[in-house]
Amino acid sequence: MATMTNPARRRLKPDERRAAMLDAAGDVLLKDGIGALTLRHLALQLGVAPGLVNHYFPEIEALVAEAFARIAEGEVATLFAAATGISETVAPDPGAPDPVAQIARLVTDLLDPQRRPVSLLWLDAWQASRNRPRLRAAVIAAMDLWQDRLCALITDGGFAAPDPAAAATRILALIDGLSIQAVMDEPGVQGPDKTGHAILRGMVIDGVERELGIRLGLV
Amino acid sequence: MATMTNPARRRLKPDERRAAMLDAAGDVLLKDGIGALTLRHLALQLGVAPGLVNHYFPEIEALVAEAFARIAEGEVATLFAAATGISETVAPDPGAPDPVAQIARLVTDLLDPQRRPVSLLWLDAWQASRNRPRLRAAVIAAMDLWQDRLCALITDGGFAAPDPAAAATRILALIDGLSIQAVMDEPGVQGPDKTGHAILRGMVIDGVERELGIRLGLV
DNA sequence: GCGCTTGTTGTCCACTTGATCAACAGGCTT
DNA sequence: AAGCCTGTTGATCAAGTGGACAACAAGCGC
Repeated sequence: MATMTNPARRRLKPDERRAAMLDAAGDVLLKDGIGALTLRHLALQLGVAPGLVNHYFPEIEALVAEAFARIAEGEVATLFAAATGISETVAPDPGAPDPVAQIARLVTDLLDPQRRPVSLLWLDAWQASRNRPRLRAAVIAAMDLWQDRLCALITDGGFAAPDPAAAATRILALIDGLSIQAVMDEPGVQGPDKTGHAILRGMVIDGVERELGIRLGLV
Repeated sequence: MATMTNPARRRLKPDERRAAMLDAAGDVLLKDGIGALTLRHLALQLGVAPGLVNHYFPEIEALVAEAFARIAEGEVATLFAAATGISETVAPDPGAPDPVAQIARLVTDLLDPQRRPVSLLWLDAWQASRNRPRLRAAVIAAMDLWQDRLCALITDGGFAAPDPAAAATRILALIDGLSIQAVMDEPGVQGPDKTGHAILRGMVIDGVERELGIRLGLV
């Protein structure tokens, strides 16, 4: 529904069209992966001629990189906003949950099964960025963003982590690694689903608690 | 040139040719990734007509899956043999290195920068297996193999891990996640190389020690 | 209202992929 | 040494890719 074939092929302003393309590209990325983000596929989704995509994005790679960056940065913003409380107020009032609750919320949201498409996209991006410099730059930037934000959360929280940056890196690595296992285990309905959601969740929680020297109040 | 008639274009027996193809396919996988394992590329490497590859592997996917399985299983066998085999350290009893040394050796080998191509292949395989059932099966089997072997090592070692299986999963996830960061950070010469080999190594060691309640004698 | 800028179209190109197949020839059997 | 089984060839197919292009037309300024 984000991109229904436009029966009335309007003539949009450049930035409108460009934005529409980025939106559609994001949908394609999350739904079908980087490999499916082709000129014709995107044009079809937009109800538009293939050449038009090329007109706005002379190089497909730029489109991929930009669409990925959009999704990744949006995710970071959303998740950290939810964890730290929507208000950006500097005052430590009711608006600011206690540090442990912030971490707990962040971990909970990160492990939400609905985030699965994003995990798949990350996996896709890591691999595809091998041969695509612009995408690689976007991926590295997004990873650094995650690292910085989480590190700040840990530092500000005053946890008993000797090296907040290293703790953040390890936590993210743990989540990434376990997400891969979850991704691999899921769609194949064969097997006992060894790394089901609950177990995966428990593992991340254990790791985080061990890393930060706290007890998250999570089940 | 393209098919410079192999000076020695011998006529091999079916199983010889098949084995040669799997070997060459493995080389391609480690050197250029799954995406480079095409009929023509492989045929060129072998000095053989493209159709011949298709003759032995009617579906390319089967070739990919089999070549990957070969590499992955070979790696597991090699690394665990080195870890549990005749001790190269100062362990007094030749036949059985002490458990901590086994883990230390395994971790050391796993973090060897020379293993980088294998990390890239794994990353590639995780992503590519999304649309390739046979490769997916091989990947899952290899992951299970890693899990089982490491879990056995932990269990037999009698470490203070409440849940050996979970500990193994978390350790592998940590290594995978950190390997991804290493892979992403390396080739781009920009930046201060935040997750350089030494730092990465330290993080894995810390994580393993925390997971198993031991001190590896590693620097 | 007309005219022109420019968003948009649809087709075309060169290239790569996996796969097929008749024809060729290597080398073991007789 | 002859003959045949079969490993091997190389041309060819259809599909799909990113990219380039002249021509069309929508909508704004005059």
